[in-house]
Amino acid sequence: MPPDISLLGRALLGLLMDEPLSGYDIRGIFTQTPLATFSDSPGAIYPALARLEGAGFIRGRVERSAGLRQRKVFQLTPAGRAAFQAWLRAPVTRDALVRDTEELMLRFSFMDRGIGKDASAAFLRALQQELHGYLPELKSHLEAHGAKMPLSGRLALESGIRAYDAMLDWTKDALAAYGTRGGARRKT
Amino acid sequence: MPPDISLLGRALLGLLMDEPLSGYDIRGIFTQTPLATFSDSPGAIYPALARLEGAGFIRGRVERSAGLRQRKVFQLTPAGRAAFQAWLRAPVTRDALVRDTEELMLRFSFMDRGIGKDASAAFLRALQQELHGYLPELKSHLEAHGAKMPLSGRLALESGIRAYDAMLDWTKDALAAYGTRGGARRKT
DNA sequence: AGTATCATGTAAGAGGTTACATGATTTT
DNA sequence: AAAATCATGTAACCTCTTACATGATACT
Repeated sequence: MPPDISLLGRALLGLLMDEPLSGYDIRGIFTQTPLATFSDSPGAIYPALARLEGAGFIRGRVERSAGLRQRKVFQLTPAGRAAFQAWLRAPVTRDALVRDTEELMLRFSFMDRGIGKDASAAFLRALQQELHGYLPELKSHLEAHGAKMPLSGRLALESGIRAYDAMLDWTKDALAAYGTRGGARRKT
Repeated sequence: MPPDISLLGRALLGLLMDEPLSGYDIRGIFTQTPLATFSDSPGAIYPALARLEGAGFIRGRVERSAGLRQRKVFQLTPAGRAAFQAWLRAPVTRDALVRDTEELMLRFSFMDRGIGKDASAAFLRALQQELHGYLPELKSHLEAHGAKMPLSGRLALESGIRAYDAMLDWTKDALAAYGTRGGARRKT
């Protein structure tokens, strides 16, 4: 069974948490903001909206008010909000860290609004932990095999390591931004 | 027209530049090395190999020598090598930087072997240039809209910026590793 | 004889890509 | 009247995912 909502679908739900939007609005967001990692092609967005509506996660209604052509504006249903929040609460896995960093960051970006700051801070701590597990593996792979790799291969691996290192640094500063509070253990 | 070879297909060609490999070998590489960003599922790898063979980029022959079951070992054809090198030589675009950093890094990782160190250094300079164009845009977006974004959204954007910053730093060190030589302009 | 390992493949389904089609309204 | 902009959608195609099927050899 594939995940019942694609990453694009998640992004749409996240955007709709803030405010009702039409497909055209969303295309605009995908062309004009750093969410440009998503394609603004109508062939992706409109079918994705239709799927989410079919699943009962969003509901669209046609608007005629403004002078132009009819817009179909979508808003989140309670079921959609629940599904979105469940996704936000999913654990941080090694697999996601290796294969889908983008998913992790997308989740985090919606987290404050979706499930609150304590959950965001908890996510950052979980991410830190996974990084502490994965980074040494990458580094020891580099040490073990770096010498026999071609220069560009070794450098590419180093670039990956640096990216994860930068992410680890970022989690520290990000946690600081949430303050020390937020569900951490505190013995004694 | 979609690109006639998928990213997985490119990775396969890159691996086959070094040495002939079977599908099973490749699965092993994808499970045991940092190339784990690729799925080790046979449902992806075997059809991809078959497509590459159908296009004339690789040629497989069945090996019986070793005791076990027959292995089908693939090696690059001249056409495959040419197509792979053409990919390596493609320009560094903003679009790839925003949407497919992984493609850029995969390309770079094979570049020394594929088209030589001077081309690798030229790639790094081109990447630097794109980063110099893109990073200020990201940063000014953060300055312009950061204040009204939720904390986790702003932090997620900062994480993206830091990742690109780390990449820019990396290009400098990587270029240094190639020495100052390598096709750079040199007036006077 | 049974199980683990080596090894290759196929089938169904989902979601993206590119390209095309279309329609209403405002501006020139 | 033509062109630009706003706005929604469909069709063909491709590749990946998950799950299943299978077969040969080595080890116990």
